[in-house]
Amino acid sequence: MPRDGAATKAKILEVAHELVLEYGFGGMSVDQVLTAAGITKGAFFHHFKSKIDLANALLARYVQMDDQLLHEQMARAESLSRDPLQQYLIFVGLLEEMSRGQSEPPPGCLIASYIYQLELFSAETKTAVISGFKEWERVLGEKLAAVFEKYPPRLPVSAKQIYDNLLALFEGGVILAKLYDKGDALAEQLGQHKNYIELLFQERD
Amino acid sequence: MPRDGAATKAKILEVAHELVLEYGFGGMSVDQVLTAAGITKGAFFHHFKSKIDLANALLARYVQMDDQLLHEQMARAESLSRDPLQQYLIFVGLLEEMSRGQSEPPPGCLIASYIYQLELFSAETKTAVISGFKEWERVLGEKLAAVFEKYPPRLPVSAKQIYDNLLALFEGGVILAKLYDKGDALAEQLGQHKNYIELLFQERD
DNA sequence: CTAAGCATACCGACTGGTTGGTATGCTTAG
DNA sequence: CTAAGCATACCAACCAGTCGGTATGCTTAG
Repeated sequence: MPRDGAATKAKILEVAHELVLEYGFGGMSVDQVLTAAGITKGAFFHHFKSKIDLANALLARYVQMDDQLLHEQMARAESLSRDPLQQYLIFVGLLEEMSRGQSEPPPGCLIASYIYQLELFSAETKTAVISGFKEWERVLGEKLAAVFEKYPPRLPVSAKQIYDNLLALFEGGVILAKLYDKGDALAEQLGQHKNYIELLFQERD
Repeated sequence: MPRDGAATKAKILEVAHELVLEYGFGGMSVDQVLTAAGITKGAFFHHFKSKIDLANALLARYVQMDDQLLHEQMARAESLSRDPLQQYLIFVGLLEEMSRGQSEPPPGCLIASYIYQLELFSAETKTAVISGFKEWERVLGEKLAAVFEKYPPRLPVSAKQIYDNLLALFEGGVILAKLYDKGDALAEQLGQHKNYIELLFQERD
């Protein structure tokens, strides 16, 4: 057994992430993490100075992976069309494609999980939760501003409302996927968002 | 001090409901409930045989209140128009009206909270969580079926997808309201759903 | 009317197990 | 040798739940 601290830490984060989505942070014990990761108390507290420290690390990891997904898929979308509206629709379509038909891993948003147990956390963690989607807001806000400049919406809506619509459908779609135990539920709602955007910016005939 | 067991039980349910939305069920201790309700262990375990029993009672209470809201507002909507599409839009509008500008009590859906800690619960509780929206699905499914019979949608969507869209926007909107600490976020997304429905069933000119 | 009998409502000390966290020392790679 | 990585043993605080007991008020027999 080689001694690779980074691998152990990664393993802890991986299993803890799943456990938080199943039991909630408050309902998950450190001992559960130890068992699932196949390690002992010593190893855990060598890598994390407290359970709260684990919570922060999990959140930071999640936000980072999430932002990476955003940038990757937006870059793909931008290379597939020159029109901002099409880029936005392709971006949402790529997210839809990714989430369709996948039941593994069981879905869940760490930020939503934390939001429903916010009082367990310290002020800094709360702040991190609240600003977890900042990058999405920035990138999609800019993209939608470009859309609005080029196309007039058929109803009076703001870019912020549309971004929030995507975000809400994402969070709600995840909950539906868990409720129905059917990964497609999220993809379906991303599809509805695409429908809405299409209808909203469709030219009148 | 009069002896009113029902009042004590109601008080426990009320404060426990709030605590669950703030700490999560697993992160909330019975002692916290005792303090918040101003009672003692004896009183609590007189009314609930276990903490899990409280979880079930909270869920049953929530679903019942939720169903009542559904029936009340749908009855209002049905008395305000004869057209199924208008009834549906009015219904959503009434929900929007109710949620706008209210920051008290802090928002939250007990079903969403439970879904994010599902493994804490027994099989029966899980079943109750999953079927928590059954009545909404039935009532809105019927209403939307009537809409589809009368109006052709401009895009190929199903009644189930539309009902899920409302549900997802509700759950997502609640999460946004918590994230932004702004009660209007939910109302705004219900407004977007109305927009979507309007555009979807609008006659071509 | 009255008092015995009893059920409901509640109190708070207590218990055994679990919690997050610590102290200490062994192992192993460099 | 050194230090990072990790295991074991342990601790105090807290957890859900129990239990013996008390207070209150309703029912009913005399």
